[in-house]
Amino acid sequence: MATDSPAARSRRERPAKPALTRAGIVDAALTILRDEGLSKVTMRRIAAALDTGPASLYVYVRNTEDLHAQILDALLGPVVEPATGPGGWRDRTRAVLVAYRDLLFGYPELARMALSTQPSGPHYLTLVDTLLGLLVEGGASDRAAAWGVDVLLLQATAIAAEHAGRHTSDEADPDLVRVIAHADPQRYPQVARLAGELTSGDGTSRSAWTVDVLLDGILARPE
Amino acid sequence: MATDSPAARSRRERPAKPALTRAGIVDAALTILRDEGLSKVTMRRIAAALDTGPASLYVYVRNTEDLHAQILDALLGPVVEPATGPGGWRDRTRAVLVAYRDLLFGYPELARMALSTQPSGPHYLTLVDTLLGLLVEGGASDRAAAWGVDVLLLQATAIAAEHAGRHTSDEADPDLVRVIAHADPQRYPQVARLAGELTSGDGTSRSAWTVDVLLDGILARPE
DNA sequence: ACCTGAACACCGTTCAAGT
DNA sequence: ACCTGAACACCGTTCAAGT
Repeated sequence: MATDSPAARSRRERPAKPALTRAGIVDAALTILRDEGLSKVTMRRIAAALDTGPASLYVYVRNTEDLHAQILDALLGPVVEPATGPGGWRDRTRAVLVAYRDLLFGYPELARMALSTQPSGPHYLTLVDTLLGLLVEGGASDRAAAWGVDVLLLQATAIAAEHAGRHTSDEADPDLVRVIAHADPQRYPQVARLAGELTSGDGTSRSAWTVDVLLDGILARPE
Repeated sequence: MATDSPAARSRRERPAKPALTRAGIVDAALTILRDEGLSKVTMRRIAAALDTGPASLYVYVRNTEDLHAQILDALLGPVVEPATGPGGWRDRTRAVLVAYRDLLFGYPELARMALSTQPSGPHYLTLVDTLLGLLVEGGASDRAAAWGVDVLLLQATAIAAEHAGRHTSDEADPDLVRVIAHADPQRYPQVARLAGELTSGDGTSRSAWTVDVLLDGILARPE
């Protein structure tokens, strides 16, 4: 029996073929991101998932950078939720930054992208607005709050970006640990002496240490 | 006259054909980096410059990541020079960090790379050793010096990485400035109120501000 | 051991031609 | 206006075959 039209067959095999819209494209991209990582979120791969050719996407998306920016902002929604939770401004600030960092840890390749493409979507603006409010509540000057939010977000993004290619563990890079452990005490006296401290601590305690360094420094700035 | 062997002709046309060694490959890569940017530093492009095929490079270089790490360390040599200059520890620390940041500003794509591939070459170790010495001289605890060096270098690297794709100017991203200027005061009250501060300052003054925030924070950490 | 041609399995983007 | 096939100009890496 050859009564099936190609369209009917396609409908049965892909019952939920997403619409070819900007939102549909971002949705398809998010699915591929979750399943296969950012390196597979390519124009050609998305087009294949949407059952079309790569050229079709350019009606809705300017280029790959534009697409990646859309993806990040779509994921950024829940990050500000801890800001309305319990605790003082400092605890809530820490919680928002941890949520942001944890999101990027889940998609470390997005963190690298966020460094090269300045985010400016609605969810990102909400995140900036929330952190500004928290720093001002904590007593920061307007300038310290404005510049400080930048530094705090950059630090969190960079830490996540660092873990993009590497090990999934929370420990220090084993390659670096080896190099530090074998550093020549003549050439690198401080590295040799402080080898233990240099590789001490897990990601969580170092992150917490860094956030406290930054918050104290920001609040201490004179107007 | 067809007395020229291909080898003789090639010798005349490319009198300084670099040797096919690890160092020769890195040299060729550095030339392409300076002239055409990191995106053109590809296995195929380097192979062409060395008058061979891409497969030949794999005798000396494990993969692209390995090659990029070699390139960065080769550039890192002069960065520590300000450490032996005049001034107190804080001035010299600032000068080393500025030299490191300026190098990466010149090759911002290398900064992005340094985030995904932890550097561990001899010049990088010298840089770490130097900064450790300076922080200890400034009175930091062993732990604060060790963890602090990491944060200082990460911050400088991230700032440089941010400027990779974007504008070459020292000002804020014009796209972001526009978005902030038009932010809805109902949805984003803090962003609207602090729009001026958010986009104030050039890269240099923000960097200096950030380094001071970090140095003060690092020195203030309890043991 | 070192070097290479050719192939494999991909990319982003453009554009003329269709609907 | 939207969509597409086909092409252009590339990638990294592998591998069998040569020297």
